[in-house]
Amino acid sequence: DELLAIMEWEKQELQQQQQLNGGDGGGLYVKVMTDEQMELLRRQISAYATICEQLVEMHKAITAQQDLAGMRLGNIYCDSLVTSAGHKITARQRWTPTPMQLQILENIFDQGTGTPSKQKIKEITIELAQHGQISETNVYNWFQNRRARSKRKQLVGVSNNAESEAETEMESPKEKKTKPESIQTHENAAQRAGNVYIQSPELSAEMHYLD
Amino acid sequence: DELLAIMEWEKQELQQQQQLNGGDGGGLYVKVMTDEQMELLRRQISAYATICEQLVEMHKAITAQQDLAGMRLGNIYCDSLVTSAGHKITARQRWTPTPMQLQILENIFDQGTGTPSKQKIKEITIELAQHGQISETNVYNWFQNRRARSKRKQLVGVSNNAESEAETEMESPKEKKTKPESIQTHENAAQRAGNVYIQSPELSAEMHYLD
DNA sequence: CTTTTATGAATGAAGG
DNA sequence: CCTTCATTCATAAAAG
Repeated sequence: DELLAIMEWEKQELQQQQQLNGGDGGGLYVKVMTDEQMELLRRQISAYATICEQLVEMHKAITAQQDLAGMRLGNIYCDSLVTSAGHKITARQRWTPTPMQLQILENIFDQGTGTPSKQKIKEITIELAQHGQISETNVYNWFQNRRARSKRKQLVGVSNNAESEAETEMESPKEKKTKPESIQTHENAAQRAGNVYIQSPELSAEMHYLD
Repeated sequence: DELLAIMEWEKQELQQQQQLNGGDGGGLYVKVMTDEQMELLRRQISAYATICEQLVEMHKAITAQQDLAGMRLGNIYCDSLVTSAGHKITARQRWTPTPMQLQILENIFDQGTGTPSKQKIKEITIELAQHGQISETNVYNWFQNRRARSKRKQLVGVSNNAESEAETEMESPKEKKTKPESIQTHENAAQRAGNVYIQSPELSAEMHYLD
């Protein structure tokens, strides 16, 4: 199957990608990729975008059919925060940015205008509110933390630049992390890569009636 | 429509990505990325994977509903494959203290000097570095976690009595009788959907007819 | 090999 | 702003 092959390839790419992130040989500021690796990455992401697009189209088509049949299911949505008994059910106590919110925030942050500025916070909050629950405090805190941690990261990078293990190259795609023997290779402190847990409340909302 | 919004965001992602890859000057053999760019990349890829997965789930559920209503769309339906082990996206490696390092850390911790203190962290790191790979961040995190978990253990000891009910958990932010084990295990399914996995077989199967 | 547990790391929020 | 805490996620290690 052609698509299956594509997906397999994507998995490989992802793992490779992680090795790049993970194999931080100490405190370097930069990662180095070959053109070929870059090209693979680009194609991988394009593939994902295409798949997402197709899936969305598919979904829309299907819901349209349901509409025609008068079987629209969207109304069954019910807020998961409240049960019929009236007491709270599992809800996140703390705000978690949705992927879209995060993207927007990062964009703003990268624009260098490191000025949170009371008024700007308000605007940003309004914009982000279109993509999920959020408050001005959340935005404010996010910028505070983002800056502080960005700064700290750089300082850490400086401190241990001298030591350097043999660069963790990634030539053998076949030999993957699943090998227990490779434990020794991850001696390098590699806490650089951030946790990624993406939540899509937008999608979750769509899917609530599925539970 | 929420899905439309998602797609917009995805396009943004792609454009950014191409900016990163972008300036293919032609002669260079390597590209250089900052850690931050790397992190962004990672997030984008994970986000794509998650969205794909969620879209597939959504589609599967909808198709199932249609089945129930006798409206099955024939060729669209794909028997859900036996969930072959989904591959995780995140493959970050993490530091593991050597027995020697652990011993030293525990000793310092038991000395009651609960204040890690920036300078002290440095010293400790230097000392521990003689017994294995380590960074200041590792030491910092270790003390943070050690303290937090030591604290939590004590609180758990107190709450032997009112254990029977499982519903009144989230109400008292102050008292925090947190039963660490049980809380996160009974989270609802929607939240677990935030985990980032690639389930390629399903995706491929569902996508088959789109070609 | 699969499931469970222990724990390193990430991060939203609060305090100063 | 910077530091600290609490909570949560993800994974190495242990248990089955």
